[in-house]
Amino acid sequence: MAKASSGALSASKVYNNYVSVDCVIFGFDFTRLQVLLVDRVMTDPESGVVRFNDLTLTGNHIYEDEDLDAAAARVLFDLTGLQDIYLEQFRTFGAPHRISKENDRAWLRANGRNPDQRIITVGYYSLLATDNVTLEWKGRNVQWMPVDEVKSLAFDHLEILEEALAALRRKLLHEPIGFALLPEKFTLSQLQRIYEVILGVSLDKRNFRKKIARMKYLVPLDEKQKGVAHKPARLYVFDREQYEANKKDLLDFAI
Amino acid sequence: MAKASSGALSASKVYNNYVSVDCVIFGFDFTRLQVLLVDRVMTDPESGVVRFNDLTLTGNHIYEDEDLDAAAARVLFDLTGLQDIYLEQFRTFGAPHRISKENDRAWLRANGRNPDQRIITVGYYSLLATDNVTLEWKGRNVQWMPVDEVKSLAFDHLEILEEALAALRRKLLHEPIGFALLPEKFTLSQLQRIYEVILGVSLDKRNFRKKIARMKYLVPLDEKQKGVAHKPARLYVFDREQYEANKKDLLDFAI
DNA sequence: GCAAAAGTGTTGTCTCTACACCCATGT
DNA sequence: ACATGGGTGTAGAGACAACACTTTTGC
Repeated sequence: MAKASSGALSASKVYNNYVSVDCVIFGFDFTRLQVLLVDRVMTDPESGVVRFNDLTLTGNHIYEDEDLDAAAARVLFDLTGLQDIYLEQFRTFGAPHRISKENDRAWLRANGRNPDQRIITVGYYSLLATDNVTLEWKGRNVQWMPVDEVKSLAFDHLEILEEALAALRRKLLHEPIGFALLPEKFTLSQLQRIYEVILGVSLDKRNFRKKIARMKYLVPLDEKQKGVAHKPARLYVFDREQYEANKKDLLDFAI
Repeated sequence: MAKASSGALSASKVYNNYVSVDCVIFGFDFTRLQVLLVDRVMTDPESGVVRFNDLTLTGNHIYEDEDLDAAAARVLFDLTGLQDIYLEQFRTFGAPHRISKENDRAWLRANGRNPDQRIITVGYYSLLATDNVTLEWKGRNVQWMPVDEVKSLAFDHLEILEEALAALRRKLLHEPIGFALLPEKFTLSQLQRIYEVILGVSLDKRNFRKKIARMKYLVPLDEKQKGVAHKPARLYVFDREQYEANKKDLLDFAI
């Protein structure tokens, strides 16, 4: 009994060496779409000279006794201390030679991993209000970077980021998920900017607001912004129950 | 050199024991949505008595030197002899105890696999014109079954089927993929039935045709059905180039 | 000639687009 | 007072929903 129990416990802390999750964490600073990246600095163990210094997504191997979604949530929790964050599995990456660049191989060796071991990684993206994050992860520095300024990343993480962004766009077109990037109470201009920035379009303010007015799950509050150097905007909340109840039999299908 | 080469060759035939792909193959008989299932019959090795007889999806482990998409395409090719089939990765399943039912464990043992080995499976769905398939796979009998008659499957394949169906519905709502279930030349009624059957709705014939008329990538031919006991319908083809060229900056987003 | 599915138009309602000015606040 | 973003209405065009009858073929 005790043995089985301790066995289970230890199994839950054994990494599965063949499968990992990677989390593309998006944030929004009311101006641009940001992604959370982690510094990867490799110093020569003898001379202490920096061999390279680049950026990665956040990710980790799964535990043997852990579900995929749970592994992604764990990575997020380690990073932010937050739970119940919006998280979406969007694609799994398993090219046989995903990891082939010499820097990546050296990094794995330095971290006690076999660079020839093939790893399949399950990609998740996550939406976060950017002010929620303490910027540290496993002793490595963490930073927000505007998505459109990311030109290269370690491993195949640039490809993963691009796929995540495509998945986010598809999702945003058809489901109300932009709220996850905003504080609980938000203004309509903030919401509009989310659509404009992520979809890369510009929208008419009046038409946007007419559309909002039709969505009963976007509830105006008797409350306004404070401390802004212009007419303060009304605040709104997203009413998930309303949404779930009234989300119509969406049949505006596009042949 | 020779050694490396032979090493690479043999690597390409070594299974990765930790990751598999499962293919949910949909077909359409002009009436209902069908899914391709494989008989799983287990007989007692000594007495020859049938211990159970149920159904699975098609799937296989990936080869060590094979991409995920390639593995799914290979499963499809083994089954149908066809290449370039519509194939879409929709989700990866990795619950720690995906495989726990005694029948499933016995089946794995009988096939030389360790039922305690955790396997992550990458789910694909595929669309096929049903008349294209020779019904045999690895010596096991293969059959089409209407999706709404599938009540149970081996392993967690029922869950995988349900997720695939949900993904197919989402996709069909927003992108023109129904054609993959039809012969190259099809009638508008056939196309309409695809939407009705998969989305579970009923559509107005006239309104549907008006919508078609707006889609320039649905090209009417000067050709009609033959051998039908009613007014023969005009045939249409899907023009992918037209579609790719004119697919508008789809901005009918739904907040 | 009959059964079976093909094919076709109109109307009212709703949604989309384009467009310009005044308002409330902080500095 | 001025700079900044908040907030509002209208009109024309296109899409959507509801609805019934005639046509062409095989048998």
